[in-house]
Amino acid sequence: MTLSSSSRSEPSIRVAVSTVIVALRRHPDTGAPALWMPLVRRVAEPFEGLWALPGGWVQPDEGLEASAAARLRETTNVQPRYLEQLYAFGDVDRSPNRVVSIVYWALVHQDEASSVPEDWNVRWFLADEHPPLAFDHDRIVEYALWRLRNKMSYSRIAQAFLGDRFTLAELRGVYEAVLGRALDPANFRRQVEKTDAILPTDETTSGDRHRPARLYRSNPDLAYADNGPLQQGKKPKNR
Amino acid sequence: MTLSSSSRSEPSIRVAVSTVIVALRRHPDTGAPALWMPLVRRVAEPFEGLWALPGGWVQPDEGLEASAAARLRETTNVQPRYLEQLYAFGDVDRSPNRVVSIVYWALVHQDEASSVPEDWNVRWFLADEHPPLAFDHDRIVEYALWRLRNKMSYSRIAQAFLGDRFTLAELRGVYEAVLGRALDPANFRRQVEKTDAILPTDETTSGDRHRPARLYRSNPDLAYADNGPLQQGKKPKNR
DNA sequence: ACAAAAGTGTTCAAGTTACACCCATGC
DNA sequence: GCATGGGTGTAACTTGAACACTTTTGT
Repeated sequence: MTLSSSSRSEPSIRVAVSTVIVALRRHPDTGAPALWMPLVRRVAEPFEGLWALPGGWVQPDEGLEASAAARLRETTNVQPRYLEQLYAFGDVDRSPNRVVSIVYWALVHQDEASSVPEDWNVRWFLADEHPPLAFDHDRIVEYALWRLRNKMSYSRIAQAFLGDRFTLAELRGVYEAVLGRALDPANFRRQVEKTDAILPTDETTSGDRHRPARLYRSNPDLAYADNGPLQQGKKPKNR
Repeated sequence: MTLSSSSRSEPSIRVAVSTVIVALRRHPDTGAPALWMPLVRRVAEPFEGLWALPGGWVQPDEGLEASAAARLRETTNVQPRYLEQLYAFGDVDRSPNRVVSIVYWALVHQDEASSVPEDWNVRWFLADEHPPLAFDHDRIVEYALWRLRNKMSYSRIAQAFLGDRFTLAELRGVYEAVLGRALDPANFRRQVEKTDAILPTDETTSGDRHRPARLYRSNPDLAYADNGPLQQGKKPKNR
């Protein structure tokens, strides 16, 4: 079988999946929400001992996205709220032996983030302060963060960081953490309220020493974002 | 070598590249610029006789983008002005035998388009009126066109359709063909002129029976668009 | 002179930003 | 009461769409 009139041979190549996992947790110094990602330590050559993105090999009976989700569960025990293909890397010299890597990026919320078993092999790092990584993973992480920050402004993915119920201040905190700047609470409120991205509940917060805030939930009829050519069901919408 | 702590085996998979090639040519009925794409006829099972995207197998010593460019030259004899990775498709059931396809999309300009040898195996089709394609290529084409239309509004890729020198009316024609609606000439002029995306030359058109138009050229310091995590040299800019 | 496309000027509506101000709660 | 964040109102500014108008060529 050929895909075209090309007369070349049909060589096989090892195909891997890796995932840039991002979650929101408090910054150790400031206490404000910040981006974190779990990395795994390499236990074999090449780059033995260095930190790298979690991943593994694509099995013959697995689709790419299913494979990414499976390797993710096996290595870091998270089930992502949002999963999107980032890019396929396949330069000949990116590894000593030729590998094609299909890289995904995933968002998980805070509860999920704590299910990652922190041990010698897996550890969470501040996204902006991670150690030098194996292979070309530094560049991959940089690209994933660029895509995340970009997609924040025209999608609802911020909600994938949060739990079932959240206040507008919490949602705003996500935007501020990812975009790296403060947003006007008044204008932010109006912008998200005029869309149907989130729905108000009749619940409010309490216990803080100020006025209670209304709790909202994600509109279940809308996808967090357009995550590729598949999944034609839900249509994305701004914030 | 493993990319993670996964203990699975390291199976190999056949990896293909395909490319959605798009060029601008006159519509046979209206005469206005329209989107065309070359397709190749399959000469073997499966889907023998159906039209499909040009492509071929990734060789062990080829990077992915290099492979796409090479298969493109071999099958359709075009050298693209713009080449960007679209998506990696790898569902188990998208072909009778398991294949991972790295799909690219390319823009070529009109002169280049005419270098494609039109014969029984290769033919140009209007992008919106192509015949049913082999494999999942219908969906891939649809996604590529969506990405093209989307990227028109925040990048300069329209210029990749044009030659060395062009008028603002020609550039506007590209936008109108891709977006499918007329644009105000006055507002269009101001929007592109306030960026440094194009540079005026001191040449003008002549011979038409109306006022001559200034000729412009692409700013060579700017990339047409951000085409992925690689190529960090040129920075993209609006229009 | 006339037609047609190039190119300029102006107005109006919509959206964004900045910021003043009131509200509801815990202490 | 007072501090604090929740929530509302509004004026200034920016952006973009719509469209009237002038300019320059070929016939």
